[in-house]
Amino acid sequence: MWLDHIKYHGLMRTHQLVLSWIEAELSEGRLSVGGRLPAERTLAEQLKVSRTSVREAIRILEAMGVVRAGVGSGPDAGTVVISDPTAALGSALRLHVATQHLPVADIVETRVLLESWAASRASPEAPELEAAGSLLEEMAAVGLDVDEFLALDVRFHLALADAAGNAVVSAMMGSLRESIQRYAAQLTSNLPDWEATASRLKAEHREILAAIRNDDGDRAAQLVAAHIEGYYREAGLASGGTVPIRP
Amino acid sequence: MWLDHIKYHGLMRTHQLVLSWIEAELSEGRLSVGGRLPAERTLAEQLKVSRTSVREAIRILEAMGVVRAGVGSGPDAGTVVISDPTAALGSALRLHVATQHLPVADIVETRVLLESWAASRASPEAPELEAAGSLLEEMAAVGLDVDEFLALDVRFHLALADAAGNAVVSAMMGSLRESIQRYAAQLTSNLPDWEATASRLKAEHREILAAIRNDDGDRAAQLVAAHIEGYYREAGLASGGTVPIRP
DNA sequence: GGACCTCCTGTGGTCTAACCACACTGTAGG
DNA sequence: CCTACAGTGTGGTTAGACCACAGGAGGTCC
Repeated sequence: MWLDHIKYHGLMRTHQLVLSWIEAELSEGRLSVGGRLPAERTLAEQLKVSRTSVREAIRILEAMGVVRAGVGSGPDAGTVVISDPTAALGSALRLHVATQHLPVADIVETRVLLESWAASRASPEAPELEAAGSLLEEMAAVGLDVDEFLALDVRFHLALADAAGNAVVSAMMGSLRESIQRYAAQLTSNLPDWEATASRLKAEHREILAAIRNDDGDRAAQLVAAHIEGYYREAGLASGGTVPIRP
Repeated sequence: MWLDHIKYHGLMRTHQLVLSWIEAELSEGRLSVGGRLPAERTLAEQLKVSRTSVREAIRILEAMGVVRAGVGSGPDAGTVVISDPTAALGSALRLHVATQHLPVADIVETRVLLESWAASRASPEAPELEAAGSLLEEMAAVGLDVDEFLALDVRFHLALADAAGNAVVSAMMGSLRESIQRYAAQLTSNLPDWEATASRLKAEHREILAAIRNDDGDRAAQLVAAHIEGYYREAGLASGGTVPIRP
């Protein structure tokens, strides 16, 4: 049946054969989100490979955010297909940042690009804006520490990105944010006056949201770009870039 | 030493411990691109884990484009650190497209966004433009079949993306392109007259390159967007989107 | 009858130990 | 001097065993 023509896999390592099989099952629709892979031992027997190779393939899929493995029995057990592109892109970017082959400045620049676009494309009626508004109210509370504030900030920006309705852009935004999260947290220690910065950020957030709700995408994009670049500039990241859209 | 505080890894699977160790080595600069990981057996002994777990971690890093494993001995043997973000992002996106949770239309839209930006940001003096020019000459040759043409087309667009000098955007562009490559090839069969389309594409390529060389980023961005969207529209992909930059 | 407890089953997680194919390295032989 | 070949270290693969976990099917006790 399925993959006899790859049986002579002189060029293919065994776990890649398993990956091909699973990817084919996904493409053909025999497996879809929410579905379960056969048990590791079963799959190994079916594909005539060792359980080790099956496990290596599953590890990769797990790292890619395509499956989730759970022990025990019941609904959360077994290897079930999910879809979390952000996880995959995020850890990949984070690792490559660690190798220092992806400059943080490039990531920030890309973030500005994606977020500006999302802001200009977001529909004023997008339901995600409700969530964004609630987040702003939470951020207005007094007594938030830096980490709590930043966590809400991340969710606010992701909500705006989601409002544009492009799954790829949303996933990339999330992954960019994840990959530099640790970095961004460190930057706050460079700020001369956190309270002042936080107030300014909150005001800018409100302006951005208002612009989107007012269907003024161009202004929203400008505000977002200035918002992000201003923050990194204040925190001391030498931003080589300029405003990406409508300079 | 390195990670004794994670020794009680009740929450952490063994291969993740190995991943953490390697990521830390990368972050601290003790490992960098071109360097080699300890041999699998050695690493297993050092970290007090089984070789199986070490191998699972290495499989993940390999899938992420962070290392390359080679058998035998000599310069190409062993597990050596590389940096190929495109591979990781590409296979991740491809898999998620297979799960049908990433609409192809969103990928195309994102591609337009990234490429337009790259075209508007590309420096007229960028050395990548030389390569792009050479590719155009190759594409002008007669007797190219569809696949050869598309392969050159991919390289041309990637060269333009590289000319913007943002590693993250370049990697994302490459991965987007890879994830829908099969799809794009299928689309050509929808075209009423391939020769006519190819001629038009070549002419548009020349216009784009000329605009960049003439330091007219805005025009280059417009041309790129029209170029890509025109192709997919002609090939029958319902593009829900409009021009992203300067509509 | 109902609540509880125990064993059973199937899942992924980990480990050990062995073998293979490969590519270079050094040496012995021509 | 060159060739042929055994040696060595690498990742690739496999088999088999054991563990922890979580639910389900029974039983047992009140």
